[in-house]
Amino acid sequence: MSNACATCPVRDRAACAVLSEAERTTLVTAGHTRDLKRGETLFHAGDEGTACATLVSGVLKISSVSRDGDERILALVHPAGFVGEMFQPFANYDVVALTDARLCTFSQNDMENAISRYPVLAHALLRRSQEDLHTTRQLLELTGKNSASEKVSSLLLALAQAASESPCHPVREFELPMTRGEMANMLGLTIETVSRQFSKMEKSGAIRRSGVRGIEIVDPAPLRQASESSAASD
Amino acid sequence: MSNACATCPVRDRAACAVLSEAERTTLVTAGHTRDLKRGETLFHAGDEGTACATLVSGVLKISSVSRDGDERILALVHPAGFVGEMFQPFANYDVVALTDARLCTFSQNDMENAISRYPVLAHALLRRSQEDLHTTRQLLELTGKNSASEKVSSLLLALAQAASESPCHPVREFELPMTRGEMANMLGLTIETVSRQFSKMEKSGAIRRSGVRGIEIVDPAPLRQASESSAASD
DNA sequence: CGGAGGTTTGACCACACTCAAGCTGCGTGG
DNA sequence: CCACGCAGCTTGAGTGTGGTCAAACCTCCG
Repeated sequence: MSNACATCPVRDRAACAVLSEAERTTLVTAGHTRDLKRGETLFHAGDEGTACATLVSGVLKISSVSRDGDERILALVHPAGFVGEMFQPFANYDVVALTDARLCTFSQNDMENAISRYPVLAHALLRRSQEDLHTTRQLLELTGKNSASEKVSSLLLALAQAASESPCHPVREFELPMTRGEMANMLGLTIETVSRQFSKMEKSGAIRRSGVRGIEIVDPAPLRQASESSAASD
Repeated sequence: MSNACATCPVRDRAACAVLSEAERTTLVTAGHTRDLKRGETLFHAGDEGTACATLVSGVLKISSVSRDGDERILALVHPAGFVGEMFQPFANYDVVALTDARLCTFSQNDMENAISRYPVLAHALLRRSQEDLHTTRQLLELTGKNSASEKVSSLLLALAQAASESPCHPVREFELPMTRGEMANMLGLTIETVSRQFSKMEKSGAIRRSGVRGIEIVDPAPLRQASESSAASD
């Protein structure tokens, strides 16, 4: 609530970066900072008048559950990402923290007002929405017609990329933000298949595992090759 | 170029519907009406500075081709829909007419200008973009973890819906706008599997086929049931 | 009438799913 | 501090759905 913008790690990349200092301050007085622990839910599918938010740190998942109870992960959200269905009266999806996370939240109303007041903000959100659409399409492409090893390789590279601060090069060693089951749900596979792929990749020397979530990418080449054609989502 | 808006069949549903009569006329002088024959390409992946367009009539597909040459259909576009990656210097996807189609096209520049001049237009496009994101996610959900019969049933119902003018009830009898191969590419199946599903559905009495693209939905119940949980794209 | 693109159908096969058992790592409580 | 328990992970064996390959059939058009 106090002006956290000054030290905000995503101040240059988030949607609000297009606003002037004064405008941003005005906007922030309408919003709240919120902290989530791993596993905590931000929005629940079916909720009425959900808010929206910019992710400051951590990783979120956007998912839906079919009536037979299994979850489908539709997207990941990384810092500077924006979540919230601003024009929907009811939320369509669950949004849950995969890691401890911090966000900057706004009510639908406040956001609508801000959009009307600052056209440049609408512009920025439009741009971001198109990017989200693009990454969703990439995931659609990936899950459509590829083998299990292609899917897992792509996801692994995408996660390595996301774990890195620099936008270009993936980090060599990192912690997976998700369980095997979540990776499976995201890729349209089963837990067992994902697990087997990891074992295979370790046996072939492409990766090394430390603990169950620690990953070191020893040789990216076979992964890149396996992921041919398209990298996984954001 | 002359004011076609007066008789435009999507004048109330397209993005430009939020503009005043005068504003709309101004915008249209920047744009061009364009007619496409079935199979004709609007944008080609990799093209520089592609335009964008509102679809007036017909059906388009948005797709990408992996380097091994097979196409993946990522979305369908129906009348009043908007296509074009306004912020991308190069097009990411192919956009091709599935049926004869008519569009209202604008250059990236003209569109950028219009967005700046008419904030309400940016707002409308943002809304539409979020809807596109939603339908893409529905398709992602569908193709993720469902059986072939669920996929084909869902697509069939979605196409019946789209073929109808009324937003609520699907039409009983219609022409498929796409080939078996295109349906397969969209659902992540093969031509043969799609074909087998159609045969099965006809044998069970749920549908009747006339010619190869004519479909009559005799009994929607088993289709709805098979499509459990989520309907296919737009 | 002939050809081509698209569709249907069949036989076979493989990849990923299912079911089942055992293991690892971690947190809790005695 | 160790024992226990539980959630998540790994590994194996067997099965089934949808893919592959191949041939025949429509149907539309020149």
